[in-house]
Amino acid sequence: MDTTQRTEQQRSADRRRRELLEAADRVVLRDGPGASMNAIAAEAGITKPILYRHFGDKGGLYAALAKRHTDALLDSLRAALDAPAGRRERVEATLDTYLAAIEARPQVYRFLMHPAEGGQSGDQGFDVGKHSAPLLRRMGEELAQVIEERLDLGPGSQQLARVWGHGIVGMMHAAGDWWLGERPCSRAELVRSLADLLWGRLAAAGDRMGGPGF
Amino acid sequence: MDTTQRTEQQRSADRRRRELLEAADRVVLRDGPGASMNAIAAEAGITKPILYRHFGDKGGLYAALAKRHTDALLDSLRAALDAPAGRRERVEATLDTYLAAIEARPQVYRFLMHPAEGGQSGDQGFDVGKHSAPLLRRMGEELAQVIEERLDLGPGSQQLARVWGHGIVGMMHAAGDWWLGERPCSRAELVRSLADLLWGRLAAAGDRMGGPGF
DNA sequence: ACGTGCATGTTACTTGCGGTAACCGCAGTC
DNA sequence: GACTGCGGTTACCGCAAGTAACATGCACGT
Repeated sequence: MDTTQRTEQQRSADRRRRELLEAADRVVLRDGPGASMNAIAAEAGITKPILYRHFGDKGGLYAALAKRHTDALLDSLRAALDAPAGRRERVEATLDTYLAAIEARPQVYRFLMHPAEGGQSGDQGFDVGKHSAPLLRRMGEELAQVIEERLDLGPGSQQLARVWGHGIVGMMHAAGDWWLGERPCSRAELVRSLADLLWGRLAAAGDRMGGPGF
Repeated sequence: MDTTQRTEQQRSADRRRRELLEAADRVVLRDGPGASMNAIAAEAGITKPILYRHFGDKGGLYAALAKRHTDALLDSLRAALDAPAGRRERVEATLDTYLAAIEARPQVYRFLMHPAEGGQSGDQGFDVGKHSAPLLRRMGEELAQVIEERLDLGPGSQQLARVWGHGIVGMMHAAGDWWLGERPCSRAELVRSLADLLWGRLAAAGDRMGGPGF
């Protein structure tokens, strides 16, 4: 009785929460990050305090919102990363999956990469680390795990894998961000260029003038 | 007369501007980004409207502030990049210079990486590209230029160099950000790991289990 | 049947920010 | 001595985050 009651209410609350999140999604995707709580509440057909009851503060709402998209993106990345294929193919597939995602829905991308939005309240003490978007951190950690369990890197492999995980993710992110803004080439070309970089072409390339002494 | 007067006033204005910038610097380094204009004005011993007269709006002030630090960092990076040494040494020196800088003054780093702060006004139309911090873009472009004029990359070298420039900068940034937050290893180890990544160790590493078929 | 919780929703407020308008006082000039 | 330009101020506007206090409806115990 008591339990069924509780679950019933919980269910209703969860449904409501999901509805609110979808409304928030629509607004954020339309108005960009920095959409006001009032606007979101209006889109959901209610008023501000309800949002605050459900999500605590704006950060909470945004975190919940980001989690949905982040989880979805990470799922597709995992699929590409785990495909039964050679290493180079898997790397290219993963890069392409990420780039296709940010290309298809740039507003979502922009929202996810935003560190903390306004952040004027509660930002005290400015945690100097962890300034990056949570998405980047999570992608880095997941990639690190895959690298470490798939590759034989000798001693210190765990630390190396983590450095590489975050490094590669950062490379992908920065290149993707730049590419999305300037569109200097096709997605396939970008994927190929990045894979080439990871495959050591930087070290293998010849000097343009004189010997390596200069 | 008129000109000397003008220059006199200009000089005074420039000196004032520099003083204001230094005060702003102190506040931002103390309170983190999101420091209020009121606080900055108070630190400078004046009031808000003067700041607005000098810098237009908060974005202007922050841009001026960021430019100083960005220029300084880019100068030292250029020095490391242009040192008379082998390619690997130059890469390691550059990585180390960047990491040393963010390690020495993490607050400056955090400030510089902040895309647009509040950005609630004038952020309309959300430019989907160019979301990155200007510092990252500038570093990427500079590195691209160095790569392109130093390395022989065959056809399409310019585009390849730009992709690599932004990609490498992103790698450095993300790894540095993560490292700064968790401090999982020494700076030298991090530099070495990243250089190894760029030198193709990812491609060269052996599989951990079974053949490449799985 | 009837009050009692309790979740849901509202209006109306406070605080603090970015940004601006309008006013002050003091140099120098004619 | 009135006039103008410049550094400076107070006092305000608009707006967004967040909160307090009040209303409403629906299931329950007795």
